[in-house]
Amino acid sequence: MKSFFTYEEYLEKVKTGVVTADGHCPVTPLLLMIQGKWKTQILYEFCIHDKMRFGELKKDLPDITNTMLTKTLRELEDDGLIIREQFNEVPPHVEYSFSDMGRDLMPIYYAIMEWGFKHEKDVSRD
Amino acid sequence: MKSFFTYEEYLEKVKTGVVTADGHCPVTPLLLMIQGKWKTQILYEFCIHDKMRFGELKKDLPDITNTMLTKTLRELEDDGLIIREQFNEVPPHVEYSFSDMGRDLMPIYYAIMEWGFKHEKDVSRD
DNA sequence: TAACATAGTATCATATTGTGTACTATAGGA
DNA sequence: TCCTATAGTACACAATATGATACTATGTTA
Repeated sequence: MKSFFTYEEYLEKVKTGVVTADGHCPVTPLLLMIQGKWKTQILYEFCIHDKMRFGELKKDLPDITNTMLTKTLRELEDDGLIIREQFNEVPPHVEYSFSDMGRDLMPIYYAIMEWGFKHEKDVSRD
Repeated sequence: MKSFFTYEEYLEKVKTGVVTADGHCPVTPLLLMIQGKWKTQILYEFCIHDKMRFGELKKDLPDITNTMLTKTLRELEDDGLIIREQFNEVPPHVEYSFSDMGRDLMPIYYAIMEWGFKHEKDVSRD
């Protein structure tokens, strides 16, 4: 993955006001998208599996309700992170998968995992 | 930053059940820590500034209330991401800064920024 | 004595999220 | 005709997160 800016360049832009914390922040939009009880768990499923059906997701996340699974999938779709494909066969079914934009989240998950493994011992939450 | 596992190794562990999505997930604990309206905005401040006082944070985040600033700082402190140092001078003041664990979030922010810059045009949220 | 600067608390109200339960729609097969 | 499998929807309620407003505590300086 090629970066458009180095981190140092980015900080320079912040200091000089070209990128402001309250203006076009490159961090906030995504963090809004992945906010919510089930968002990251569902996205994580797409890191592991290529395509997932509604029922498969329910099986992997046994505690999620229909309501929340539907709502979360719709939001992820509206934000452009996943794609919904409907197959009008018998019985009809639906397949969800990462969009290109969603797949680009994987380096972020990877960075989070590195952090997670490094600080496993120090973390009180689970 | 050196990684303990490659992403491929990690996926292998998931497949073989050594790391399970519902067991010790290396992603979820952190995502719980940075969940909430103000968390990432405050952590972002510590990416840019070494030490911050209560009042300085309030000035940079004009819309945050005392209640939420206090609550969020306490949670970040309890989770071990930031450190609170109290100075009993006149007038007494307090300095907040990243812990080592908190500073290690910067590569994650960097990964998110890369995503943000790459998909700036495709993102409807702001 | 009262005002200033620091960093908060306390209390209640509102807004946002999440849950539980029951229900819908489709078409083929027993 | 009713059961199966798919993938949901509808609606009321509960829980959690956030906001608004006013107040506290400390020692120094005017």
